[in-house]
Amino acid sequence: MTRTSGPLADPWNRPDDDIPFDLPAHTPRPGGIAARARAAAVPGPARSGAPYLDGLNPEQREAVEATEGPVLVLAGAGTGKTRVLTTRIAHILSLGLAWPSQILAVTFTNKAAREMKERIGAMVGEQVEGMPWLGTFHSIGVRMLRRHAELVGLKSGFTILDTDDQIRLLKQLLQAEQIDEKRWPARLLANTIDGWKNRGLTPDMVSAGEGAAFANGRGQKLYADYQARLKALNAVDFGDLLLEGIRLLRENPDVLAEYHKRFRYILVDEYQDTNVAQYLWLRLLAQGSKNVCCVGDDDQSIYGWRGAEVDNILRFETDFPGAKVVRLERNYRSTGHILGAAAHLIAHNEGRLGKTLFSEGESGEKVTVTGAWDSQEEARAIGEEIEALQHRGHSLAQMAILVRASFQMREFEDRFVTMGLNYRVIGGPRFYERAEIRDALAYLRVIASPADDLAFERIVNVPKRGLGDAALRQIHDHARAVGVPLVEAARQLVGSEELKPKVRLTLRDLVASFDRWREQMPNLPQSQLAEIVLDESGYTEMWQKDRSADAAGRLENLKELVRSMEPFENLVGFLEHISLVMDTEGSGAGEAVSIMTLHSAKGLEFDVVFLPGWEEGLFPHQRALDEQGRAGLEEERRLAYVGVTRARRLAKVFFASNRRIHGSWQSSVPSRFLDELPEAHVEVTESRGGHGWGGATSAGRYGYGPSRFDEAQTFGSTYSTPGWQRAQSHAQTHAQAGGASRREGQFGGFSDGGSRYNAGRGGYSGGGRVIEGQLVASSTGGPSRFPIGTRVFHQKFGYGEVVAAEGNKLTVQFDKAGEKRVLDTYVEGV
DNA sequence: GTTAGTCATGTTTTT
DNA sequence: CATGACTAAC
Repeated sequence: MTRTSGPLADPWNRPDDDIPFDLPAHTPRPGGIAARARAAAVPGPARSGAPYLDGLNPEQREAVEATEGPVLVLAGAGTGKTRVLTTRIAHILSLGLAWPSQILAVTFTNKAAREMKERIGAMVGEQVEGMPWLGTFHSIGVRMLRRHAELVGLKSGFTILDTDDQIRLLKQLLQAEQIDEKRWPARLLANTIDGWKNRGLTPDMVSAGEGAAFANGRGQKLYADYQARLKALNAVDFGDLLLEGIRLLRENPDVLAEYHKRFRYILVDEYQDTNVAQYLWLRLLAQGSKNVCCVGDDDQSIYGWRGAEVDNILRFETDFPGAKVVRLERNYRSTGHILGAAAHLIAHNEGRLGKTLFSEGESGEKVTVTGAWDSQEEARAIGEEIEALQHRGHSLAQMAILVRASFQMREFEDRFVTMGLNYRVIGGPRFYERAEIRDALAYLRVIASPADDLAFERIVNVPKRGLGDAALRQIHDHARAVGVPLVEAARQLVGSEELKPKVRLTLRDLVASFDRWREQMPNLPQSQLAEIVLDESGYTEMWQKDRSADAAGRLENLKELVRSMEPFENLVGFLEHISLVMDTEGSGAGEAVSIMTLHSAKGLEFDVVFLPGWEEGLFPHQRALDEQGRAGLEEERRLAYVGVTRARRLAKVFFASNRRIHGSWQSSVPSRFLDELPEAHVEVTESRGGHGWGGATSAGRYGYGPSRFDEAQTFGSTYSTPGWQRAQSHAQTHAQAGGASRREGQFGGFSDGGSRYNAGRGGYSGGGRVIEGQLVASSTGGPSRFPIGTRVFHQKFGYGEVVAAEGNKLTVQFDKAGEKRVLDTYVEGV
């Protein structure tokens, strides 16, 4: 895995950077002061000689030039939102209105921060390096907290727990409280607490009713206990980065005043994604200069489940009196048909500020809707379209498949591997979340901060060294009795007679090893230290001995981890970096189709976008509907809108009539969103091979007229015949009796009369109709790199032996995964 | 304490 | 179906 941006280039990686608080970090540009005076006097249109302003449309320019006072930029999809943000910063800098270090620019994701930095750099050059306050809410939160840690009861070297640590900690608390973990899972508690934190609630602020929601009224106490434990561990979780930041600013007026003085301009990207805590934090800071500019699109708010409040953006004008609102509605990305389809779709939402996107480009091709018999056929159809487009000269890199849920990805991966189509999964399992990486990091954490109990616990017995529950409990008890961290407790126990001889010996070795590694820390580059640690601890060996299919991949990941440590100044710096930047920009190498979730596609664009899985229950997702009701539906619709608007030239929607969920086949109904696409911009096409969608909907689907997707002739399939439909209604009664429950009237009150979706729900679930994928790979000729009998390794399937080769396509008998056909570029010889 | 079974269980999105 | 949690035997 290659990282796209060298961490060295990123000032965020310097945990102890000490940019003077009161002085600009660099010398002023000549003319800066004069420009400043001029700007103060003449706030009107910028003078010529500002090349970065050229090419902005009037609205964009207005947003850029309205530097003073609160500004809300409502930027529809593809209207140049990022451009406005970055140009605005360049503008402020170029007028000398502020030093780079006086601008606070917050984004939501690391990727967005990186991108913004790059683009600003392209405009203003190295001045961007003087912008330490450009980053995500979280990274900026850490930066502030590190400075003033003691004011909120932390020590500056506090550790940041990720979800995994968080849950393990909560598990301990639940056990201590003797709460049944089956009934009240730690995960649920973690979510609950996160929810509170997202809303800016400290334990004492949680209302009695809400606090009672978990474990018969013990939620609030658990939350308080949890916070106490965090403090004791000198640790914070993600939510605390903001919550403690708010507390810091509220309780320390002098600190707040300092930041007010510092931040002359505040810019916020993706404002629609902010939660209450972020809003409060922002508002505190913005009270100083009042020059706050928020950019967002209420139609692209898709993180409500994570606490984002669309209300923040809807309420902006009341929150920041005198705010100027600029609408960007001129779309530069998509064709007319795509835009028209998206606009009509999103118009079904009620709670929105309302924007009308328009473009001056050509109308292009209509959005297509294609039905497939099942998800495999859907994958095959998309694969074929991709190949066809490729032959017509489209680049794979300009195509993307955007799915609702990550389980959908597998079907495509399987299919593409068989086809020999290059693909890239974006945002899949995170590098730093893999067990082996977390284990390795735990070792390093213990070395860097011996008080990191969670890390210690994680690896005391990994690899297995005979220090099991019993031994750990002893260490725990001792630690609690004496009031020291686990490692220290272990050290003391080793000196005593309390442990069993065998245990004592092993533990002594372990403690000694940690001491030794810690001594080496200052003398060795951290990557070398990591290698030594992994080696001497037996961790590497553990995986080398492991014969399971993914062991080799894990070792490879460990190597990659060591490699990725190199650019950092020291171990602490590296650990700091990874606790926040948990993303891995995929290996950008090579032409490949991107596969990703709709969520991770936000902010991206592609020539061609495939949108599979538009079925009721999947998209809109049943859970969103069940748990959030209409708000959930609207968020799902926004997600659909985000999906469609990612496309520049072609948007292709798919749905399957049958999908495998939890291993068994279930029939599905086309998504209501399909009916919400306007006919004028949409073309219904037939899936190749004639296995059209089976018409699981039909009579009875009337809400505002028959569904367009009832038209038999568009599919020319036998499944629309009266006979089939009768069979359908039979099957349906069956399905409902069989417990395929879908609550009646759950959309009651929804103006579209969603109940019609219940009517046509087909119940056909015979598993026999699986259409097996035919292997129609076209050989590229030439002798294979891997003769028959060669042992090979494949990232996904593990080790295996080549049993047949045909051009670049191999048939491999994998040790674990069985026989698969793969492209030779996906395997390596061993 | 470890391991290899079985069993059940749960499945969205993620800074 | 796949992963994880728990149980029973080494």
